[in-house]
Parts: sequence; C-alpha cells; structure tokens
Amino acid sequence: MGTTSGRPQHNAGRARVVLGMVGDKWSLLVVCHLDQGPRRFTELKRAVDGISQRMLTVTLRGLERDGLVTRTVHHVMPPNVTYRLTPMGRTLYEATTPLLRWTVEHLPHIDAARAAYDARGDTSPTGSVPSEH
Amino acid sequence: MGTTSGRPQHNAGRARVVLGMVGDKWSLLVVCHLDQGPRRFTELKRAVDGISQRMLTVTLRGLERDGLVTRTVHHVMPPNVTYRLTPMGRTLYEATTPLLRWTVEHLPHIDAARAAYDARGDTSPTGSVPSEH
DNA sequence: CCGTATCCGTTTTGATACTG
DNA sequence: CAGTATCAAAACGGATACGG
Repeated sequence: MGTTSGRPQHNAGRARVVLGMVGDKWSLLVVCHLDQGPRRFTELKRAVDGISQRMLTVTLRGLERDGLVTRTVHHVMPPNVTYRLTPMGRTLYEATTPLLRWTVEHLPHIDAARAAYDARGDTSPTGSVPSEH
Repeated sequence: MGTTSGRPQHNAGRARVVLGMVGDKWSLLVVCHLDQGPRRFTELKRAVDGISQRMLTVTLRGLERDGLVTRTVHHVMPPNVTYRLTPMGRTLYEATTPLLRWTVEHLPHIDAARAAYDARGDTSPTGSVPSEH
C-alpha cells in the first residue's frame, strides 16, 4: 500500500536528521543562494530578504559545522569573508530539487485546499458515517 | 556555477512554502507513517514515538488543511477516526525520497564534519589567508 | 477513543549596541 | 565588512484536565 520503499521507522529517523539540518527557517534559503556561486556575508544578508545579521551568522555556522559550506577569510581591511557550498552541500541541494519542483506544481492545489478548509470552518458536525452497521 | 536550474529567488520562495508545510517537528514523520496505509489516531500516537496527543492533533489538522491528509469519522461508540494520505500527500512524500536517500548516504560524512568542527573549536585565530597580496 | 482548552517552560528569533 | 553580546519578544511544544 505504501508507495515508498523501506520501513517507516527508518525513514522517520532519516526525516529527523534532514529536518535537523535544513528544517529550520533559514538554512535551505541560504543554501539556495549559495548554489548560485560563492557569496560574501553582506551579499547573502541582502539576498536572503528578511534575515537578521545574527540569524545569518548562526545559520552559516551550522551549515559550516555540518560540512555543507566553507568559510574563507581574507585578512584585509576591511575584512572579506566568502562562503561557498562544498560538494556535499551541492548534492544536498540537488536532493531537494524534487521537493522544490513539487511545490511549484502543487501550490495552486494547496492554496485551494486551504481556502476550502477555512471556508467550511463552521459548526457542521463531522465528516462521514461510512459502513457502520 | 550553480548546479540547479532557476533563479534563487524563485527557489527560495518554494523553499519557504515547503518548509511551512512539512518543515516542522512532526509533519513529515506523520506523513511517513501514513504512507504505509490508513491509520487511526491512536495507532499514529503509538507509531510516531514521542509525539504528544496535542501535537498529533495539531499536526494532523495542518496536513488536512493543506489537502495532504483526509480524516474520516465513524460515529460509533467509542469513536473511530481514520487518517489517510491523499494522492497529493503521496506525491509529496515521494518528492522527499531523494532527500531521505541523501541523508542515509551522507550521514557518516556529516557526523565526521561535526566532530572535526567541534574538535578544532579552539582559540586558533582564523580559517585561512589565501591569495591576499 | 478522540479530541479541545489551558497553562507554562523551553527554544527560537529579532533588535540593538558594540568590536576588530 | 563581518561579526559578537545581550536582552526581550514570540513561537513552539509538552503536561494536564476535561468533554463528546
């Protein structure tokens, strides 16, 4: 009946790991922009619209720790720091592509589903009474 | 340079949507178990290890609102409610498979990267001084 | 059995000010 | 420019008690 291989417990474990890495508010967004090429701190700050300086730092440190991003410091004045995706970081991003594509294709359906759900958000009793004697 | 198609802004937007739906602590885990077939509330509660009754309800409501899960109520005593993935829910889960696979393949590397990062978490000055001058 | 309502601690995030 | 430190606000999640 399941359409995907493997035991649910296994995939559940994997899901936890994946969410722990990129399931936060900003990581995937930053990775997404770094996939376009190396970027400096301030470039990312501008690109990722809405991120605070603090959160960009925190996010980049996390990605660096996980081996998804490298940080290169040039000791000049003013300082110049470049971030770039590691090969592993690029493969991670590639692995998210199906999910990104899925979103594009289904966004209208999701909006419709939400609107419908919210619309029938009345006091109507319950769903259905199928085959109960 | 970028390995993936499309403009970063577009993918960033998609990433926001996708994370808004399944980027929380439990949604993907629940979907994962429902992919094995329809489940009752209490079955899920047992299966998803660690989830509280409240969080299971909240999560299921969210998935239902997004059109990923259907809820069927049987008016018997005691009540009997079944949840199952919609076709859209199944395609979403399938779209996450590459990410799940990626996790399995790279988990050792990630652990190693973290260990290395934490190990050199000393007072050493900075990363590198590449081609400056 | 399947929820909802409420309370409350924890975690996450953002604003702001300051440093090399 | 590229951070760090500090603090307060907000979101999140769990425990508990109660209702249909």
